Amino acid sequence: MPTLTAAARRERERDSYNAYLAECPSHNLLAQISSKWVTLLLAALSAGPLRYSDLSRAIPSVSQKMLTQSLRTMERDGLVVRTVTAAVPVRVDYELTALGGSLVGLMTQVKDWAESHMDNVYEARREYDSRAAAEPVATLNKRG
Amino acid sequence: MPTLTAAARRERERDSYNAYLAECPSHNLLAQISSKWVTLLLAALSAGPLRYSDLSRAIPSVSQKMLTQSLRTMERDGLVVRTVTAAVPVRVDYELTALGGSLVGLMTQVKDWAESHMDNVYEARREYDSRAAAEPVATLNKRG
DNA sequence: CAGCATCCACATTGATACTG
DNA sequence: CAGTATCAATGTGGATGCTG
Repeated sequence: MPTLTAAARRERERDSYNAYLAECPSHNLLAQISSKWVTLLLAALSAGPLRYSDLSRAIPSVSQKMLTQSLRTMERDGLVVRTVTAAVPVRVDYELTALGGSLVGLMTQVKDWAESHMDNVYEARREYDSRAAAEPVATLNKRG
Repeated sequence: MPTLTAAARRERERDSYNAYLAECPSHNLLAQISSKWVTLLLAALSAGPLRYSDLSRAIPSVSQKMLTQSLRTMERDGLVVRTVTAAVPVRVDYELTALGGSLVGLMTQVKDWAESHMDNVYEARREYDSRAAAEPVATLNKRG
């Protein structure tokens, strides 16, 4: 019976590891800010509050669905505040919280790192790709 | 004919914006490190070189597919080096490069931020959720 | 204006089976 | 041991149409 047990044990290991991952704060944060739209929204709002339509115009590539959805999660996570002004056409403003502001600060760090190291990455890619193209025979891969 | 033109213009705006985004270094990097597996692999390798099977055991939740795939991209981007030792059962080691090491450093920054601010996020969520639960009538949402 | 609901296309990932 | 190849499930995001 050990055959089955081994598989079962692996599965349990995975589950617990996944559970652990789900709780990891830094991992959560990373997932959070790494969303394309969250990043862009934080950047757009860093200059000051904006209306829904302003954001829509500031980031032309976002669909209302993702715009709304992203703003909701950000609001829920305390990164932005949503202010509704009851008028004839309703007016909704979004503004960074202090927490959101500090996240922008972190993203700036990331940005700086990226800009100072991206050359290395690009060159590494070029090298890797040229090596791959010049590959002797190898195990008969795609390009065969 | 302006009706069509407006839509077309929006589309073009999006395309160019998307093209811009695709080139943005910090955005690329963010996408890179925010991959679940890349993060975990960097962390696992930060202590020193490991073999393929070691990594597999260190991160029980990863499938060979994603393990290999992630390692390949990381290798291509110059974050790790792959060393094959021709023996009877082949031996392959993975090791962080200097570039990979500095990325680990960045991730540490992110981790620190996350750990020091995650409480705020969690509390914001609790508040938001309780407010949502106490919602007066609203526009007849899910929980209706 | 600001948003929600629905349907759908596509990319990402996981499970499985096989190989040098 | 260290992968490759393939298929199926899943989720994420986009387009569209409608509302207060």
